[in-house]
Amino acid sequence: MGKAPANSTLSDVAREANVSVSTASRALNGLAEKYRISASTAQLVQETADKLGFRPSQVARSLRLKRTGLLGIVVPDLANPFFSSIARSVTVSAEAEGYSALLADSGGLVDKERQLIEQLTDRSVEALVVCPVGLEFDHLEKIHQQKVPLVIVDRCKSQSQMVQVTSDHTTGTQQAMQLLLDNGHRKIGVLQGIAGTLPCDQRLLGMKQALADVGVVLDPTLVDGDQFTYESGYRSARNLLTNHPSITALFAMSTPNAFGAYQAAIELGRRVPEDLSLVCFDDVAFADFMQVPLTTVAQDVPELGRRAASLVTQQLRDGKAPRQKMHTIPVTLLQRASVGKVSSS
Amino acid sequence: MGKAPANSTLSDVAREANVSVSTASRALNGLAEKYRISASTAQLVQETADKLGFRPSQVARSLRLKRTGLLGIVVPDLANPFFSSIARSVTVSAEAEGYSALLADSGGLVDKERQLIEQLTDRSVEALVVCPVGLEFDHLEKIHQQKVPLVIVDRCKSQSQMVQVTSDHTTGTQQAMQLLLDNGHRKIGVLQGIAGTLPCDQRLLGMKQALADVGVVLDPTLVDGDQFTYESGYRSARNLLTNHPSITALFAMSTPNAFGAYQAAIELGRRVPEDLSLVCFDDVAFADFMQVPLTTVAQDVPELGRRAASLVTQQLRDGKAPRQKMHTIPVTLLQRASVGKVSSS
DNA sequence: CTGAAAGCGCTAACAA
DNA sequence: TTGTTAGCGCTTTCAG
Repeated sequence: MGKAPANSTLSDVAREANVSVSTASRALNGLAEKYRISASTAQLVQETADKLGFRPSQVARSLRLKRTGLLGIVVPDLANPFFSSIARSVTVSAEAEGYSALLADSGGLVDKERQLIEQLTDRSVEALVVCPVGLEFDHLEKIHQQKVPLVIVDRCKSQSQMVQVTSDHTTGTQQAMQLLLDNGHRKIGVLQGIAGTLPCDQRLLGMKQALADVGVVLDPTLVDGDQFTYESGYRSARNLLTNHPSITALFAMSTPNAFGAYQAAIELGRRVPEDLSLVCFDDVAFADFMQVPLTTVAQDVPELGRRAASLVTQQLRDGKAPRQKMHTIPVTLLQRASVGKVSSS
Repeated sequence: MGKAPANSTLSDVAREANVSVSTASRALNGLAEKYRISASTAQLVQETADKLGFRPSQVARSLRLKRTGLLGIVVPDLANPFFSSIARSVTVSAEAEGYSALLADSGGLVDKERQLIEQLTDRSVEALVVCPVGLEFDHLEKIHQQKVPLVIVDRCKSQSQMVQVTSDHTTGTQQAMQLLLDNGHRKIGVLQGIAGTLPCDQRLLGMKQALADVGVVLDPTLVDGDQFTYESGYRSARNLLTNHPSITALFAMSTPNAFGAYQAAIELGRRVPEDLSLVCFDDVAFADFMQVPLTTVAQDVPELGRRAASLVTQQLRDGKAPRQKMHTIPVTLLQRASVGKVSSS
């Protein structure tokens, strides 16, 4: 006892057991049968390995086998529950398949994202799951062409052959709009996240369609915001409510956006839902305990993660990309208290 | 265009540039000066490397240099904002120091944790940050003795020479208790997390001390719960409130615990804070928008992460453990609306 | 049934 | 100023 067991190598084991490294390797890799190694030798090797606390170097193994057992994950913000939940799903199921997860946080910066992905591929990850910033995809298309299994989550690219999974933004938004329309709302402000990303675009699209059905065209000046953050929500809500006091409802594209909007509404003396209705895309934890429980279009975050995970592990096993490229996960309209009828006054 | 550039190796570059691999290696590693490689050769090598899209194999590099540039992180639940926030801090600053983060989720299982740590060391991580399950530390002490830089976060081990960082649970709890005592509360129930973990123990201790100061001894039957989850909070609150109806305040050890308690209180017809006060350790996001904004002992989660990150990167640079082993991060009592005076009826 | 030897891609003595 | 060579620790032909 007491000595820190200096990591012993396979050749240490071999020497100690008086066998060759090849025999040691085979015995320890369960190939005793196949190579008809005598039971006694096999056991001797095993025992000396245990005695020396031998742990094979995965680095050496990776080099030799050209298999690292590494999976790369990139998200824009690990502190955001949406992304950490996805990261978790992928990490856990990668783990279950014998892979380890290399995780990187791009901070929402495309350049950083590009750089991180490069680093990950330099480390020979066998597959990648990325929640991209969502405005540029060249680097991702490149990975895809290099035949590295890749799954894009959330901010997808339309018209691409990459494997992607995201929520059904269009339908979800249409449901939310229908609810607002049914409650008499016609002048609806939009607090958008990063314009140009697919979730943003599709939600805007869903909105336009729902509005068109009742003969309303979406006024572009009613759309504001540029981030999925609290601050962006707060700012754009203030803008909209100030410049267009007749707005009766706000559609927020993220939970933080919605909270920012709520704060702005309070400051401007608007009660929710009496004076202003509020709906938000992406559910909020413990919504029932809110002052005004938010009506939301809840994304099935666990399912997004599971799907991404299963798509990537499947590719790892099969070695080929799945038939279906775009995977759209259903969302659910959760009616709570933040939507009210438009006052007939 | 069009061809997938089959990963070229250093010897490919060397051959293409008509130099030896060593020259190529040196030129590409910025050692041209040192080895007095002619500017023309150096440039030629660089150009051919670019032309071939050469990317050095980090696996081979790791094996040769015995430096992987890998940092391991283990948390019990990445979907929990507390841990994902810490994971983020560590990941980002590891990244800034040129390291990549291998992240693993133990699911709160000690055996899994043990196994994951083994996997990570097999991959030759150069340092480890772990948020342990917190009940067993043998495997962590072993790592520590093997001189692998290791930082424990949150559920620390008392009386250990390992480098650890956690909140000031005792003082925080005392502050919370003082507030409750000042409001006339004497019969206070505790919804605890995983009993036996340092956060739990120290909070209980802080509570005992605060109570002792006013001549009250903590009734052990007023302590219930076994997880930091919503369900545990709900269950134990129901138990306590049912078996001890005269309880006037509840101290929850986590945000989910607190929400569970709140739900239980509502179901049992107790209004917060009129009929029941509620304090919780660990802050809740957007607390101001809650029905009853929770009074909390807010942990400085970003600082926990930053400290862990800086402790680990520092060890990576210095090669030796810091003088100070236990790092205690101050907490802040945030008085909101969930604590009221005990009714004199 | 077991061993010798090549080699994964890279770096760093040691030579020239 | 550049090249030759050994070797990091492992697996796997190929030879007995």
